[in-house]
Amino acid sequence: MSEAPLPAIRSLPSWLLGRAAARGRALVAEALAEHGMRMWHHVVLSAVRDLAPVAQADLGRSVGLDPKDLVGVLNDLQSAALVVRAPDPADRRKNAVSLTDEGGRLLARCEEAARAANDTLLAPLSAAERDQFTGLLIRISGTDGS
Amino acid sequence: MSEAPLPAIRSLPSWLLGRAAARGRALVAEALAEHGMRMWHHVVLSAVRDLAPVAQADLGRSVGLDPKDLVGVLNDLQSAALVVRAPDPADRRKNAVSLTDEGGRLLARCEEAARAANDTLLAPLSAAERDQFTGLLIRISGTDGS
DNA sequence: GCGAAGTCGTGGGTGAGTCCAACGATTTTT
DNA sequence: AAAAATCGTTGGACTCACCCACGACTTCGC
Repeated sequence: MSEAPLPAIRSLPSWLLGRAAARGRALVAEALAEHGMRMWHHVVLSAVRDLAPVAQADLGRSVGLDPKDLVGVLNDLQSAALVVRAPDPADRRKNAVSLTDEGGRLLARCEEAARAANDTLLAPLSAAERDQFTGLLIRISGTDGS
Repeated sequence: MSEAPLPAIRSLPSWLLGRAAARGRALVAEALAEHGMRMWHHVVLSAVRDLAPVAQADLGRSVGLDPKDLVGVLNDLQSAALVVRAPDPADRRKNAVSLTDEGGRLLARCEEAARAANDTLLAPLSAAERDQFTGLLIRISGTDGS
């Protein structure tokens, strides 16, 4: 009693991509939830570490997040003492966002959790296939560094 | 003038998958919009063709769509004279959904549009790489035809 | 026959996620 | 000094997916 005879739409890369992305998102979200974090919290926290003291606007642009939503994420992160917002003395419009020690430690745990989730996601593939797949994915996602 | 040196998160398959899926979804949605269709409309229309006269509940289960949302989609499709809902004589609880000639013609055009959008999505890849990528994707998405 | 239980189609409502418009405060430009 | 631009923030609109409840109908048990 197999399912429907594989409708045409489900073999389209766009459909498969959606399914695989949903699976990956669910796995990562679940892994991060164990540390009380959500997707954007992790992304923003990671970007804060990489970009040192950074203004919110630059932060939002670099991760592709709406400034509106960034406010909420930073409020949560600051409430948890993971980041600090200090007024920039050079430009008092800006809020210089920095990472706290606690934020760095939690970020490390989250990165490990995200890495494990990705391993689960790619479990059906061999090591060589994973590299291959990631390479193809980079070219398709439009996230090349050019 | 490249971006930041590729923060760690953006090289994770889950992130790339999300980006690629978003790109694919946008391309397909744009292609379908030119025919006045949206994602689920296309999916449902295709499923109706494959499953012949089918009850709405079965239809919803086979495409993984909430019955509630299916009502709206079918209303739109019926308003456009693409499908017809006829009461099933054998079980008058059911609405036997069937495809009209007009629905079949539009579906063909939508499938062509979706195929073209997928070609655009996979444009950076060679033909061999596309097959390879699709194969890997099937194993990851968990949508194997078993 | 006749009522209880289950299914089908439909409506309403909730919650998360994304995006756009606008405002006060502050800086830069003219 | 006046005008334009930028920053952080707030509000609201919109989509999408999920769950609950109701009437209509069929099937099962008496």
